Amino acid sequence: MTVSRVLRDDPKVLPTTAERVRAAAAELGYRRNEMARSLRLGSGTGLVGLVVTNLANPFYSRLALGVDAVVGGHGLKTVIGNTGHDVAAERDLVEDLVARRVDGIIVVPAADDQSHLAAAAAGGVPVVVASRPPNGFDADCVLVDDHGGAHTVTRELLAAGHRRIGFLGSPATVYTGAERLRGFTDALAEAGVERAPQYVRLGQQQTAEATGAAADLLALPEPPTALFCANNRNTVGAFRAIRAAGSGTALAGFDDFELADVLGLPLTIAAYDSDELGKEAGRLLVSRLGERATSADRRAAPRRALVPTTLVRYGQVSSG
Amino acid sequence: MTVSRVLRDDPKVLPTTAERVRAAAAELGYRRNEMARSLRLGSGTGLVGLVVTNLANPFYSRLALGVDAVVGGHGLKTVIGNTGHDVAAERDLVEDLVARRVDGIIVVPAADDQSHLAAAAAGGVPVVVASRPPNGFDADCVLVDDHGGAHTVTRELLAAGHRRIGFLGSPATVYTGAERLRGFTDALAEAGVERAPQYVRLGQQQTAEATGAAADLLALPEPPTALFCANNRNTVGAFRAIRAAGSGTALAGFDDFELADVLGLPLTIAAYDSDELGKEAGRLLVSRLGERATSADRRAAPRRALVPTTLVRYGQVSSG
DNA sequence: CTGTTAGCGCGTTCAA
DNA sequence: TTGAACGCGCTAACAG
Repeated sequence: MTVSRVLRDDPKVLPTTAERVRAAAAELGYRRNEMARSLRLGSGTGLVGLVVTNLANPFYSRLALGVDAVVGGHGLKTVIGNTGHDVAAERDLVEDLVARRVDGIIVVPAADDQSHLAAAAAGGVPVVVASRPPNGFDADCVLVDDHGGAHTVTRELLAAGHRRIGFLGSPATVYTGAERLRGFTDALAEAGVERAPQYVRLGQQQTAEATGAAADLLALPEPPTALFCANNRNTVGAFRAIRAAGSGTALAGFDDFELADVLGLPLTIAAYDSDELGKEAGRLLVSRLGERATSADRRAAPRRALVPTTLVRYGQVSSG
Repeated sequence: MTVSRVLRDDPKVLPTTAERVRAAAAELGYRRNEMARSLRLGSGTGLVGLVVTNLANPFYSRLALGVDAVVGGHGLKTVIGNTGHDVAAERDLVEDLVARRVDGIIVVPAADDQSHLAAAAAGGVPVVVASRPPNGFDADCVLVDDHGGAHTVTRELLAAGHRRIGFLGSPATVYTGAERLRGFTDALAEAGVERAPQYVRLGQQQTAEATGAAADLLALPEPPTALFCANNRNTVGAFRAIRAAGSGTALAGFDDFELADVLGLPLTIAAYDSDELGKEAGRLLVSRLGERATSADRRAAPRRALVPTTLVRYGQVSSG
């Protein structure tokens, strides 16, 4: 039909006819089927898949906004999937996105098993891994400076005189958690301080669990004079424990959060911009899509981006 | 081809052949194209569009999870779009979703102009409006008990003896803001208290602006002894102002938020579950899709769901 | 049980 | 400038 030309702004059509078509389309509420269009064109669907573990966490929703802002600027739309930390859900989600012929996928893997991502990447779908490195296959990825941030914050505590420092973090199997623990440990080692195993608690994911773990540390015969929390769930939980104990324990953490400044406690935070993390992931993906469009030669080497952390001080670190 | 039957689990195929097909598919990483499939079948795309104003707000991300949980249980996937309170963006987003042939749309309108929603609904796409009522057309919708929640909280303040109560809220053009102001005003009227115009500040959307507005009220010759904030942005902002002024002003608000319990201030909140709001919206949409599938007779009357609020007390309301 | 025909809505190519 | 034919990947209906 001629309508196809009109809706595609093909100049080879009489203005008179074009106007008549537009009028009729408006009258009937006609819209061309973008799905059929992409099918015929062989071009992508204009869809980008984004898979995260927990959208309710502002960290991930801001990441999603960052992704959407960048890919949206390139005429792409974002399909968000939530896994709830469930690997099986993540696998289904990724396979479904591939079956829907998304142009690319950005994913924050829920666990070490990334075989479905490897399969998708092998199938020719551009994959960008965010917040953790790809495991078992090559892909672009964007990471936070987990080690550096934890290292800097820990040095801050050491400089304030603390020697007995507790650590609350994610399970060791989570990349970010492991890296932050490594940064913490390295800083201690550089200061000649030994890491005491009884001061390290890993695995608590919710604030309630974190409160319990922190309370345990504070109840030790020789309690830590400061706590370093590897994520904001633990920081909030530890805050409650310190407050309940009425102790003067100093607090430091990873990930900023609202109202951190009014807790009435010395608090040092390694903050970073999750929006920027998403934007960078989007940029990597868009760039990859671009090179795919131009030349079909062997793909460039995987790129790796690093999002820096900033040191934020609320109150002052009391000396221990 | 026979592969079509195999991948669709059509029993009319030899197990031998089926297995051979599956093996080849696995080898080649073949996946059937779901887009082409839905095109041929004429059935929907299995996609649900969700349009919100600000995904970075945990309120909306939880709403999104609620929607996804419900529609996901029915084999549907959620495409999330963010408008940033921009009506033009909302219009583009909705039109694009319609062009992509989503099976239905759930939207939190950014403003009163919902003509694009009316167009979509008229075009036969099921629309569910969340958090605000539809304007200018008929559609299912799910609302929060804005009036009731504000009314209850205000009565709480009145019962504690407060008579000079300030109000910080959204612009009057936002439905939720208007309803909450109405609940506030009605409660005052029932107690025989006159609403003082100088105690009402509308329009501040960010915490910083809210802090300024609250500071203004506290600086009045006869300052309010309590503040009612119609959303959590204003509550957080007002908290900072009260804290800075060192006044004993009581605080009450709409929307719960993390750390509300540790602010060291009497705080009463009308809380509600935005996850449930999303779930209910999802249920309305799924139900609408179901009836569309069964009979094509004239559509049922628009349904309207109401999500209740719960009163939460942090600390105690000091008497004024 | 398997292959063939036809067509979902669109765009490209080639004639008219 | 417009229309007819063909095919994108898939499947319902009918052969074989």
